[in-house]
Amino acid sequence: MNSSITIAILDDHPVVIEGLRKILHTHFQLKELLEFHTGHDFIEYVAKQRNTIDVLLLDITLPDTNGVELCRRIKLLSPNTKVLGFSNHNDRALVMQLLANGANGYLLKNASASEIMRCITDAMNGQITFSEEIKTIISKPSPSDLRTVPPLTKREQQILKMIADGRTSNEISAELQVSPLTIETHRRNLMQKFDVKNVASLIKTAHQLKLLS
Amino acid sequence: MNSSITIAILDDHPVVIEGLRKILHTHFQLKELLEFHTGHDFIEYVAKQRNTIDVLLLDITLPDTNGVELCRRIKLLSPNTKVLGFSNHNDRALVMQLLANGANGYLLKNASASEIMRCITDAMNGQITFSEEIKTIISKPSPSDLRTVPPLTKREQQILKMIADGRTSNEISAELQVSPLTIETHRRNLMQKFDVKNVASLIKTAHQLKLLS
DNA sequence: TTTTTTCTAATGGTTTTCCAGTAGTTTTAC
DNA sequence: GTAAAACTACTGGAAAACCATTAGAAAAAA
Repeated sequence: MNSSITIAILDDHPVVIEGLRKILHTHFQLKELLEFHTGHDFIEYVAKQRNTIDVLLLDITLPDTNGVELCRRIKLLSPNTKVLGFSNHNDRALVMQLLANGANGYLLKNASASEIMRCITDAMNGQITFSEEIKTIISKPSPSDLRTVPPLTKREQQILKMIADGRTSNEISAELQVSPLTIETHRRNLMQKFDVKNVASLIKTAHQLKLLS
Repeated sequence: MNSSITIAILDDHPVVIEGLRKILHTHFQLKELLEFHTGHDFIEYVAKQRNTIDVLLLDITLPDTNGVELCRRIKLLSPNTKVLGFSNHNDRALVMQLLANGANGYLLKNASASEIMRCITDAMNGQITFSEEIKTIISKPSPSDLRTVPPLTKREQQILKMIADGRTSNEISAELQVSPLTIETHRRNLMQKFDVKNVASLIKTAHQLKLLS
């Protein structure tokens, strides 16, 4: 199918690595299949051996690094390496961010073997490529996409957590020894920052942005 | 190591299944290795073939079902099957919920091959078992853990999502073509089931139990 | 030290949620 | 075909959230 290529996997899940190894070996003629478990390991390797890897399957949630930032650094060091995000998050904003940082595509971990093969081939041909489920997600533009994560003050973070715990403004004000009106103001400021119109979506959004446990 | 056993995998990630297959086949003497991709498929099978599966590796986030509720139903149908949660979520509450609903243990997907083997062996021996990372998480106790997951009706799930999207009862009622009062009732029933007293904690709890995206 | 940000607080009103209980109709399960 | 569950809808009232705007004091950053 292809001339011999070099693929790298960066993932901290032994099961996933094992599964990918099987799939890649049976469907591609591999020159080499490299495995890394931490962002640090990979950066170290690629800093020495630049542009030797054709395709990288990059897990986004790694123990030591944030995948988006990692992607940016990888592309700086080794621009010819095609980087494919490979993760469970079907979050439009995340995909966009990754692309903005140089990624060549994005696959969900529930992708089938044939999808994985197709994406790798696409990437080798210089295309930006996605697994099926991601295609549908990114095709419908959502308004609240380019919303940067609003920086919250400490007080706001504190109150956000208390709201999420189901406490009312009055209860919170009693606990923090301030006026209920103050809490109301914080609450409204929070909703403004997140561009939502009630607590329900406030809590949901905060959760999605990993601001709550 | 063991006498011949039957293991089932319920997961919608081809890569994970492939990886598990490899690991399990090389380390266990398997009578059979069954694979399922949806909760529905598995329930259908286990309703006919009860207690024939020794160990089930159960992914918690499946396309069609919520894993905790699924676990409960599986244990009702086939109590001798050891159910091991197998997921990415290192959330204490989720693990507790799963145990409260009959699970025999919980593994993170980043578990090593040896950890997976140990957990399966433990479970076969009747022990409750966890992968290393989970052990540390569950060792620090937190209150309000052992609530059983309330089974939600389809309508309730639908309305829960709409509430989380920030829609008011009036907006929801308009969209679903029912009386606002009906939505209020659903809303109250939801809060009762989750034992919370306002939407903020409703959404938070639902999120923790993986009932929302 | 000056400027900016954060935290605090208020007015005054509208909308929505929250609470408790009841009950008819429709759908699902045995 | 009957029983159970789910969905629907109501009354009526209290509590809380939501809206828009302004502004002084404290803390942090320039």
